[in-house]
Amino acid sequence: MEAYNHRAVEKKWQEYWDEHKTFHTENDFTKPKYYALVEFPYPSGQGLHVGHPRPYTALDIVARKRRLQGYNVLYPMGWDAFGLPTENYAIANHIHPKQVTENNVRRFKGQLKALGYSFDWDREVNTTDPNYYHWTQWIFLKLFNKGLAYKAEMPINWCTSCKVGLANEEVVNGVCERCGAPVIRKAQSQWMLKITDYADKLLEGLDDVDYIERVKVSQRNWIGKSKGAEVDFRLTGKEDKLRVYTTRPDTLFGATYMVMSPEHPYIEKYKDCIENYDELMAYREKASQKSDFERTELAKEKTGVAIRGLTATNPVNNKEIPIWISDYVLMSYGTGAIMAVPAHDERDWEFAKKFDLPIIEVVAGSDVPVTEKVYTDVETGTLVNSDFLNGLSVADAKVKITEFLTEKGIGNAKTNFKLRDWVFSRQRYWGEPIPIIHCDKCGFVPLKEEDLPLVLPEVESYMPTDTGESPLAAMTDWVNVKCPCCNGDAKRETDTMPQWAGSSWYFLRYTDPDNEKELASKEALKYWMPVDWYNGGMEHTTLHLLYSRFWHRFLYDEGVVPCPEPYAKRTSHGMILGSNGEKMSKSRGNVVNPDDIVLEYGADTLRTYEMFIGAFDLSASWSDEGVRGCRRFLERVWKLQDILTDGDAYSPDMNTKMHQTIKKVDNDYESLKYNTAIAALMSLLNDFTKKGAINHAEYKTFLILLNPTAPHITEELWQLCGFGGTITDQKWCEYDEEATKEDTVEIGVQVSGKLRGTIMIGVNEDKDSVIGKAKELETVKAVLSDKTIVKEIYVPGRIVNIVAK
RNA sequence: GCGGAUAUGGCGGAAUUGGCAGACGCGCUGGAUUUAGGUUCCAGUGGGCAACCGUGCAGGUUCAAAUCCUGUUAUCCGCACCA
Repeated sequence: MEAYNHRAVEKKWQEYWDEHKTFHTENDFTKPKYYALVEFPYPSGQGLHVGHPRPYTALDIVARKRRLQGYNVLYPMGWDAFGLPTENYAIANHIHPKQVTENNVRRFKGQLKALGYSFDWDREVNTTDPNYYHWTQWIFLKLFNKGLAYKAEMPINWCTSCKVGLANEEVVNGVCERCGAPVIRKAQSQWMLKITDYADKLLEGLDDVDYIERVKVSQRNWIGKSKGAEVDFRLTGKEDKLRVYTTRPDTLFGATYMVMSPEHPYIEKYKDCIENYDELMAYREKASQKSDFERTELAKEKTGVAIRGLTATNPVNNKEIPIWISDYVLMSYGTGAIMAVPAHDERDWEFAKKFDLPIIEVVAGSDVPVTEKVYTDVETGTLVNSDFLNGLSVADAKVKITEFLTEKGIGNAKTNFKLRDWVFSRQRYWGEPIPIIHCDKCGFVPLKEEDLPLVLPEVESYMPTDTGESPLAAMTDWVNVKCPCCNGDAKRETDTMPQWAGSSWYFLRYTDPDNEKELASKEALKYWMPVDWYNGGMEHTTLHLLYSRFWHRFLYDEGVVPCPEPYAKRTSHGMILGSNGEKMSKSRGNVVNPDDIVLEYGADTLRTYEMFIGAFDLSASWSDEGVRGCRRFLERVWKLQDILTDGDAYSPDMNTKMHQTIKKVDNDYESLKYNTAIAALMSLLNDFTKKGAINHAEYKTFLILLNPTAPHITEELWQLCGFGGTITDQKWCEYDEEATKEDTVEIGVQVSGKLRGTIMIGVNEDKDSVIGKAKELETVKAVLSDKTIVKEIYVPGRIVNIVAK
């Protein structure tokens, strides 16, 4: 027997699979389909990270298993290649981003091939390919034509270092997610997508999909649906009403003041009657200059200014109350103004305490006076000081007051969402051009479908500008065009789309990647969609995952795709940390390069190790010793050849264990428990080694079970042993439920809950016989000698417990 | 502050969901092979001399708890003035 040479074996089979197109997926719509998907990577300059193989291997296992089970499997890969790092690298090294992308993709692809993934490389997609972003632009036009894409002048998160507007999701603790520089607010005209129109649909859609619970919870929280009411307060002596949103309309009688956001338009409108207008302006100025970070920092200490000369009247009791401004009220949520009920809202209470405003109890139930401690409980309280609501529970009061408001025309029930519209433009070069033309006469004019794709022009300088304009703006030849409507002078939109655009629909393109007439054919979409299993990072839960659900749901409403939800099942993997338990980074010096591991130990070892490292959804620390352990396992699998004997059926002494292992591995591969699947195979291997023999039938089964995890070595062994054909042509192993059951089992014997020994019993042995055996144990006799038996418990096949006093 | 998760030997982690805690791997100890180191193979390995004690900590339910309940601590990850 030759030694296990992973380099030769892996090279041989990778070439074989390539040549024979083993994993090519046909659009054969007669077979049952399975669509397994992993998030396509951003091809960064650093190359593949050891974190990448974890999810890729997990779903490669699923894909390979499904093929053995007879499914037509789609397991594709591509490149999410637009984005800032590439552009920055291009600027720094004077190479065109397109070239940078090509280089990086080549490297990534080589690395992925070296890991032996069963991707169908004929379906590779690249978001920067005009044939691809043709359809990204096409979807944008659809959104635009439905009024879901609009341009708005609004304060955006502006990264002072990247010089680019960021989505809320890209701002982390007030600094840029990418570069860590402070983020300030800056007014800029931006393309926005109305994801808020889909808030309810995105929320409801979660009920029908199989996502891991924490993903659902995060998305629900992010969408942030809340139910309440809008109420109009009269501005004393004015025509206008000041409208507020509240989730506690039941506490309306307890409103003792109001607070408007510093940006509220009424401040301008009633400038003339406001006595301290300058003071308000000064406060607003100060608030707007705060970065998000400072705003968060200072969150604990409430600030604000009372408006002099403008008051409001509570519509239910006609009490006149003051109006304040404070930055704890956000213009972007609700109506930009609130009624403050300090007795029953924590923030209002704090504010009232600080500025010495009255606190009136309207919900009784606290054992401490509301002037001492805020009372926010909604379960047990009873309404007081509230006229016709007195005596009601909070829930009943909410209903009654809402009816009252509606009847009197001073308010209505209202649902709000935390979800904000999606800032969709970037002042950058390396992104999809937005296919819109600005015409002074006609406004925003969309390109015609037949003029797509709008190709990103070659540009000399892609340096970002301080003015906030895209580098494309300097390309006058490209920018100046004739209006498609009136043929007058017009200009192209020079902002580009964010990186999230291309990844919001890429899974559709895989079903029909070369289609030039549609984003994918109806037939292909109908057959392949939805994705059966999608695995990706938790960090994308409120970004990519939500955005792509939004686009998909929109395309469903437009009749483009056949199902409302794109992903039937979503799982998430944990991070791979450095051996010191910290996140891998150059500065920490704990980075492991997958190329080195593949070279030294082989792809099969790396794959096996990453699956064995621990629970799939938890983060795990790298361990070189652990890698060696997995390599040893594969070496021992290799050596089983030495003890191979004839035999087309499992040998009697191994039969039960074989069926048990098939069942275990089968179930574990399905439920993200790759670590215990491998442990089961290791345990089986130990049995064969101990026994000193494995027959053909047993080895075949062993190799098929291991194949999805370690595809190269199992192919090679299959061939070396002359089992016929290749292992990828075989059928997945079946197990017989009956055969997994033991005839005799060893069970524990407890006396009063303490383990005293074990006995061998037949699975069908009756209670008396089992208890009898248990009592014969010397250790049991010894403990029972001076006690009387109170109770005898036998759980069939599990345990005996003799309770004695 | 709110939400979510996690806590088990020297280490990574198992435990059929209430039924012999520590599967499997790493590491370690001893032995065999080897000129030696490495590799490989065999045996052992939660703590304690023992009775016993052991799943972050304190209670509780149960014949029986890592698992269920109550309280509590620590760590990690989201979100963060959303009215």
